[in-house]
Amino acid sequence: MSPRQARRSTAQVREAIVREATKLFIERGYAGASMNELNARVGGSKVTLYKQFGNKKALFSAVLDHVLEDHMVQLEKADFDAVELHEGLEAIARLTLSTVSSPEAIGLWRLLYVEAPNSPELARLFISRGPARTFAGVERFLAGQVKRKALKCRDPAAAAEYFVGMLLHKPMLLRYCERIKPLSKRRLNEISKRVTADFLRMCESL
Amino acid sequence: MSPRQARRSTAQVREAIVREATKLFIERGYAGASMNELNARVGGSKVTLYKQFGNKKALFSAVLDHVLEDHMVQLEKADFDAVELHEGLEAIARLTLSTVSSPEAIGLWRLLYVEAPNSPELARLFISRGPARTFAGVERFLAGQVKRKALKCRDPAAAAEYFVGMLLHKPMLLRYCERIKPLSKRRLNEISKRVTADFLRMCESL
DNA sequence: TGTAAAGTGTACCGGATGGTACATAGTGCG
DNA sequence: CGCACTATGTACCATCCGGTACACTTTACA
Repeated sequence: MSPRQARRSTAQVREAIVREATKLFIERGYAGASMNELNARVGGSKVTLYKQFGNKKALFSAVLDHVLEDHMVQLEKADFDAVELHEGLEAIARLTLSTVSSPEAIGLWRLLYVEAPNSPELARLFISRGPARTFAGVERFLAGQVKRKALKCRDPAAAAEYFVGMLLHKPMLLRYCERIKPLSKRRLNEISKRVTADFLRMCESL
Repeated sequence: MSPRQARRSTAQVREAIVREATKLFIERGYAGASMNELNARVGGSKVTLYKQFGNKKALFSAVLDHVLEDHMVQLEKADFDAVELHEGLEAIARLTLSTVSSPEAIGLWRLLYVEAPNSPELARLFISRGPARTFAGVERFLAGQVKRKALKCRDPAAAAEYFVGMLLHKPMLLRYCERIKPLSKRRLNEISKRVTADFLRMCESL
């Protein structure tokens, strides 16, 4: 009948909602995530929830906007150009593989796969903010190394595509479909090292 | 009040249900597919539906069993060992890429991505019946070519993994997340040709 | 201090969902 | 034929869904 809890500011509420909604969407998928349960987890009133976001779809979009932001930043701010070829590429591999293996990323991919047919614009946003930047980053790095004659490679764009494919395809398959624990740092390092070495050896002929 | 339609045999009914359920699940995902709508599409009685499959989850599993069967058969029955290296690998590439691009495959992957967290056993089944066989097939082919000295390659398993990654990673990304029309045969051929050629050139150094 | 805006709590809506009861009608087999 | 089986049609259940109405309370700010 009467509000028993202390009030939270609008910003606090919004943040709490987005945070909890992210977890819930990732846990249950879009259709499986119930606004009632979200409200129960966030606390407060369902009215607030709807005042802030309007409806479920808008909330989903807000979640996407929020989560996408953080992930690629470190990849782009890192100054890989300054370092040596092998070491730099290996670092990129580690970063990419670890990003893609994170629970958040997995949840997002899963979400996108589900929602893409209904919301192509969200899917396009996701690709351009995520994977496309990965490809571009690798290509930029490789092109830089070619320019400084550390690498011979006629087509850095294709090479980048191949590298990412060699690195991610199977691990993503296993990690996303099987219910496997996150890659240990040890294993992650191993894979990155192996693929980088193999790729560079192979790349000479490309 | 009274049954107006002609009766169908149990087998016919089961088949019709599975067929329609497959389409519906692919269209709408697991949660989005409604048993009521399925019943409406199949015709007949909801009671029959539940008599045959028990509940929604069991029906889903039946659908999976049924659809998985057809896809890999042609890959395995093809006798790639008999043909020349470049030509054979290119054929495998075409077949794999086209399989993976088919609407059915896409629907299944999407489905699996969604259901994997709730049903790890389904996910494991899917992987072992699908992608794992692709990897194994490529590896077998490469190993055969190594044995007949048509190819130098120290680690056919790794090479197979790399080849599939190079071939599928980006196309699948685009095709699954964006809402893109199926690859034209022309484009499909192009990609297969390019990747196969690049891979073989690179593979010499592996 | 007063007023507008926003958070809280609760009760509720229409509708869709997965699943069932029950009565009816064809079918296969002895 | 007669009997067991099973598909059909329909009506229905409890539950949960996304979303809203309403009354109340706390804050921000003029």
